[in-house]
Amino acid sequence: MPVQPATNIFEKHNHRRCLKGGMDEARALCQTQGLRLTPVRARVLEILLESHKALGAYDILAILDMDGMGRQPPVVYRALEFLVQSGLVHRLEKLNAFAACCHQGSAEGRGHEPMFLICTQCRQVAETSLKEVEGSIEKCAAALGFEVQSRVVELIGRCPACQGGAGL
Amino acid sequence: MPVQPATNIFEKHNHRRCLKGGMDEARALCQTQGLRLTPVRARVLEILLESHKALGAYDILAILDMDGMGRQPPVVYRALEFLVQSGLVHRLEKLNAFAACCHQGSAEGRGHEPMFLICTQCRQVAETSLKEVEGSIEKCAAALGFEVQSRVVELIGRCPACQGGAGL
DNA sequence: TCCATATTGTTATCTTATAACATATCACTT
DNA sequence: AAGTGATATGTTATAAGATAACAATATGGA
Repeated sequence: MPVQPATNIFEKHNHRRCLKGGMDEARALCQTQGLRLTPVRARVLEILLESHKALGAYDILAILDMDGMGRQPPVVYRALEFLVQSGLVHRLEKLNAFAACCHQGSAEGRGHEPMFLICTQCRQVAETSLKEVEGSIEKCAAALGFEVQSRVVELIGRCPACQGGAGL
Repeated sequence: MPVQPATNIFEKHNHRRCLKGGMDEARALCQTQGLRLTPVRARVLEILLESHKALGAYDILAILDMDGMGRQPPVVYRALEFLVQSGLVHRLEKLNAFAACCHQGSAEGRGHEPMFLICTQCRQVAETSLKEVEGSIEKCAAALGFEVQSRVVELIGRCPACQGGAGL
């Protein structure tokens, strides 16, 4: 699997590669980890990969319903739980929403804990490494004797494309 | 108003001072800003100041109800909105819950954007400055051309007191 | 084929949050 | 003191997000 630099999704990019690459990666991951990428799970991932936007569980469910793949909340929540646990999808706490992981094949692969940059206007979500921030975070935590298990870092603002127009 | 160092709430401390100091500060703030600390607002703040724990809106509402101060969700949500906007209370995105700001009189006063340390076991929430982390955060954002409007930084883990016992 | 396990279908319910509108209170002017 | 506009509260209803529980089915290995 070729290792490529992380895509800056705010720049013009070959989005087909995000979609295809994401699906290929998911299949490969499930293969090696003995996980099952069932039709519903694959479709949910695909829906999320189709844009870099954060989607709510019920938005996804509506699409599944149109596809005839289920209309009850547990259908989508179970698929999302699987995808989040495998690192293929991330949960955005600030939005109560989900976005596909777009770091396939990059140096910061799955299992990483990213920082998110969330555009309030277009809802696009970029993902970047927490590595550079992590040191100072751990230092603060250590100073208080706190044992860090996981981190939520989400920046709310405007992406380059949305900065021109009217403010939100 | 005396400026005192920020309290480490994970250490033994004079909690009465947190409560009294918090209320005094709130009254002073509202005085100078022309805001109204009405009975419901004051009571919600007091409920949150009584511990350093994160409480859900409906937890708070149940207490208000026992006090005979209202039983409908908008009562508590409106009070919380006011308190969050004035910087007296913070919202914890990861928990969909709220905690009183405990930086009264400290150098990093109100209006700051803190980092939160949330204990999964006892639900206590400590607050510390984002100052030291902010630089590296802004750098990442700038590299992507992203305009940051606000930040969510929440560390999930175990506070010193909860580290001894069984893991969660 | 049979079994244990993992997955999906379905119903019901729970938690969190807000819209909308009526009523009351406050703070200021006359 | 009465009027007035803005702010705050009371109340009903409902939206939005999430999960518990159990029945039915599919899957992969013995």
